[in-house]
Amino acid sequence: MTGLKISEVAEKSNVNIETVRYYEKRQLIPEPPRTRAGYRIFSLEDVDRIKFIKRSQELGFTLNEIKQLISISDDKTQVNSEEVLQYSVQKIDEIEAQIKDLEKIKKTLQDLTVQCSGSRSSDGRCPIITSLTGGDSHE
Amino acid sequence: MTGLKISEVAEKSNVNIETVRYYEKRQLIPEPPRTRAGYRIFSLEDVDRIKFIKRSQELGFTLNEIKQLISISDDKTQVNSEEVLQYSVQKIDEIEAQIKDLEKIKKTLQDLTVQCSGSRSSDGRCPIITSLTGGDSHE
DNA sequence: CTTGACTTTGTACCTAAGTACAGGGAGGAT
DNA sequence: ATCCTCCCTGTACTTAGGTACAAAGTCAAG
Repeated sequence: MTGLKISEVAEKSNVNIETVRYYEKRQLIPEPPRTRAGYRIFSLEDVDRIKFIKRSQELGFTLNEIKQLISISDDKTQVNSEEVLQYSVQKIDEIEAQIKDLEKIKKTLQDLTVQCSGSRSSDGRCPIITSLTGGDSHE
Repeated sequence: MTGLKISEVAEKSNVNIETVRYYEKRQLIPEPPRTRAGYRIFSLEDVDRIKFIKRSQELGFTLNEIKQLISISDDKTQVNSEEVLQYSVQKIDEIEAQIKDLEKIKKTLQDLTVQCSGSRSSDGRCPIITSLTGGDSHE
C-alpha cells in the first residue's frame, strides 16, 4: 500500500520523471519491483535517496562520485566514515582550486576594464581587445 | 609566400589541427583561401586570432561570446569600446556569482567534515552521510 | 614511380546530466 | 466501449568544445 508510482516519487523528490528512470539506469537507485503490468513501484526510501543525490550534487559531487558515496554508506563497516571524509576533503580542495582560478580571471578582467574606462577618450580602441589581440604577453 | 598550412598555424597557435577547422566552421576565423588542390592557406593574423580566442576562453568567455567580441572589435566605430566594456563587466558579475556559490558549497562541506572528524568514535556512521540522507533540513 | 607525410571532407564520438519523443500498453471513470 | 491520463521502452537530441576516424586526394623526396 505504501507503493509510489513514478510520477509520485518524482513529485515528492522534485525531479522530472525521466530523471528517476535515468537514475535507475545509472544505478543510483535500486531497481524497483514492478506491478504485473510492468509499472515501477517505489518506496519512501527511494524518495530519500533521490533527495540525497540532489543535495550531494549541490555540494559539487558528480553522479559517479555520488554512486561511490552511496556504496560506501550502504556498506556499514566502521571504516566508512574515514572514506567519506577523504572524499569530502578532496572535493574541498578541488573547489578551492576552482575558486582560485576564478579569482585570477576576475582580477585580469577587472584590470582590463579599469584600463578601458580610463583610456576611453584616446583612440576608441578598447584596451581589452588590443591586449587580447596583439601582445603575446603570457605564454 | 607567407602562407601557412593548417598544421603550421595549429602548431604556432598551440591548438589541434581539428580545432582550427572547427573554429572555421564556427566562423571564429575567416574562411581562408585555398591552393588549387584545396589546401587552406593561413596567415599570421589567423594565428593571432586563434591566440585571441584562447586567451578569451581563459577569461571565461564562451565561443559564442568571443564571436561577438570579434565582430565588435572588427567594427571600428568609436563606440566599440563601450560595448566590450559592458560585456566584460557582465562577465565579472557572473564570475563573482560563481565564486559565491563555490564558497557556500565549500563552507557546507567544511562544516560537515569538521563534524565528521569530531564525532568519529561514536557509532561509525559518518555525519556527512547521515546529514545528507535523513534530515530534510533545507528545502 | 612509389612511399610517406600531409591534407581534404564528412560523420561519428566524447563528457555530463539529463530531456524529448515516438509508438504502444494499462487503469479507471463515464 | 471509449476517453483520458498515466506508464512502458528505446532512441535521439541537447550544450560546449572539441577529438577521432575513414576514404580519398596531394606533395615532395628518393
